[in-house]
Amino acid sequence: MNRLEHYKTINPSAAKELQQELRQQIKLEPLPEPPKYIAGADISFSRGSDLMHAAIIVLELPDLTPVARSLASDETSFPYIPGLLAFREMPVLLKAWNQLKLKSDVLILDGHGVAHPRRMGIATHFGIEVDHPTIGCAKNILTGTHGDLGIDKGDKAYLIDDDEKIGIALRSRTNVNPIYVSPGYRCSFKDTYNIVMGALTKYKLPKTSRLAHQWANKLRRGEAQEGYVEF
DNA sequence: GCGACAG
DNA sequence: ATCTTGTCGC
Repeated sequence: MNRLEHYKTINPSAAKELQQELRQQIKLEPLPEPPKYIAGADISFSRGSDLMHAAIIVLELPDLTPVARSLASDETSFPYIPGLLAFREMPVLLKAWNQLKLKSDVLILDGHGVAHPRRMGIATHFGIEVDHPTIGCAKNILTGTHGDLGIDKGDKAYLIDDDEKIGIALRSRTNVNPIYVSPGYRCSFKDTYNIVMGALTKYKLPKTSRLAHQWANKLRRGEAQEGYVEF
């Protein structure tokens, strides 16, 4: 049984053990060079359905111009359990990733990176799985606390858990609640902040997340087809 | 035991 | 995440 199939049959208890093992492989280092391409990944599904729809969209820097997309659908067999999101969404994400021809320099996923009870959020887990730089971008905190941060776009406060820096509460838009970003794999905190800042436009979420969300929804509603396309 | 809890 | 319309505030 390969690793992907393992994720579909694993139980919550074993999933936690696997996270503790994979934790040893976490590497948070600066990107080798300034990124030219960044990508965003997101999932969409209908209430009560196990059919998951994934979208990965690639943008070119510094203008954030869309250059490619990969859409894929797949059945999930793992329920949503806080802390074990990767086991539910990884299979369909890997399917979309594998058919992606133009791999970006870094991938931003919806959810956390190391800002996780065992430092193994979906962005970290996915990064280790495909050995590619990743960043986690979440709308809510899973674990950790942070102090006050200014109200202006770009203001930040570190997310702390058990006296450890695990992420950044980031004001992505003036006067709007912060988003929570954290390194996933092979990416530093500084790169995480700079890359997400560079992906922000006039909205709360980075353009990568917004477009991936839109395309995943189009796929779910039958307004787009599975497959890889370059613009 | 109680409350918290990515998507 | 998804189900859903209008509405309050910067």
